[in-house]
Amino acid sequence: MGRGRPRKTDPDMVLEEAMKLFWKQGFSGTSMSDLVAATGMVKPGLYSNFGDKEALYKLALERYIRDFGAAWLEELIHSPKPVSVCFRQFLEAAASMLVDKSNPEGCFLVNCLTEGTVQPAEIVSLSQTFVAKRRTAFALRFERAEQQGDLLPGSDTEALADFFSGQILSLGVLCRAGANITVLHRVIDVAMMALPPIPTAAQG
Amino acid sequence: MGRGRPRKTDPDMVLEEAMKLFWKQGFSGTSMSDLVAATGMVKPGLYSNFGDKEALYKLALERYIRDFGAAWLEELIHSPKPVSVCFRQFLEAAASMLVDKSNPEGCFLVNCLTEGTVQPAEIVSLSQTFVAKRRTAFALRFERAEQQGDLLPGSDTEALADFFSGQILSLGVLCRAGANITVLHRVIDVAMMALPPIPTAAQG
DNA sequence: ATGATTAAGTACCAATCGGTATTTTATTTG
DNA sequence: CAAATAAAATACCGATTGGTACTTAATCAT
Repeated sequence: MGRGRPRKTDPDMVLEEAMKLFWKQGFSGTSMSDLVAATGMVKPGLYSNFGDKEALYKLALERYIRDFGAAWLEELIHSPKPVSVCFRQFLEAAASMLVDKSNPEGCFLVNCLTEGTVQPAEIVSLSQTFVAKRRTAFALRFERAEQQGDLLPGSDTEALADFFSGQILSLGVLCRAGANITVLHRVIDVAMMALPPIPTAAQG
Repeated sequence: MGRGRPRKTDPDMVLEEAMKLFWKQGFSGTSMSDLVAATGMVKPGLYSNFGDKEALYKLALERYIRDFGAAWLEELIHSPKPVSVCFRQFLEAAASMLVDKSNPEGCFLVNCLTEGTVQPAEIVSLSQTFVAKRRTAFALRFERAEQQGDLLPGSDTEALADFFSGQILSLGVLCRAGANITVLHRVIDVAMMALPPIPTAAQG
């Protein structure tokens, strides 16, 4: 296939490893030398394949959002299940991913949001944009639920969207605070009180 | 008073400024030169007054916990007000602090938890310890409420403690995600559904 | 005034930072 | 086999990192 010297390392694997390292250590906490050691790709290789450190970080975050965020969102939006079931499953899927030992602890997106003014501004706005997009998707789902009689009458769909947006972010922090899956499940149980069952047609 | 050359800068003020810079930029994102520029204290002065960078960071975090965490906790624990009022006030006090423009955006504690494995291990455990202590205080408060008939019978006090522990952490992340005080208030409104009003003596 | 004391200020250290120019090595094509 | 190609590998760049030795300046006690 390719004409020159064959690659020692697959760039896709390199990006995967880079993502995990940034996820674990943050932007300013991860040096190019760290990335060389973790990926097995030599430094000029990283630059020729991905650009500079900032570009690589951005690619890593985009990959994270694609792999761990966007897919579930599609399902939540279009699922015919009751809205309370949808959100419970959404939160529980997030929880089990966050404590999965094959990934770094916590949520890369949360880390990006909290790392501070040092990291590239584009990263912060990329993170904020995704959080906002997810929140909007939540709001649309709640509006649909309201129209379908799947939500307690008088519910504030915007407030619910904000709440669940915060709820999923909180799981990522709790995880780094030392919470295990049991704790996360308890948190989700309480959070679901925000979506109480619909009273059926008046009784007695 | 002191015998030698008078200080140019009050070490307490220096620590205050250092805290705000670490709060804004994180540990690995803040260099000693940044600290010199922000505090006005010359570099050898920082070392002789506070020790190395790690020691200064630890002092900054302890100060943050003392000033922005521990005091409110005492009040929540001993307040005679209804438990739902206590927690609403607690969350709202946190929210207004988090968006206060005279402080860096977000929560220093959350930032410490999410910065990653690069920062000193002692900092992570210090943060985790405080979060655990706060959670325990919440649990005790809920137990007291239960004994006083101030909580819905059958409530899981441990789960409620975990939930509110996560809730206050989520405010810090939401803040960095771009949420304003209005959004935070909406989140709190929904979160308070976890503490529904106690039904008074059976009617009809 | 003269030491003693204490902090400010300057200059510097080796190590590491992000980033690049250049050379070497392995492959495909002719 | 030789030219062309493309990636690996080495070596290096100036700047910045955390940290320190040393000098200068300003105060108090004698």
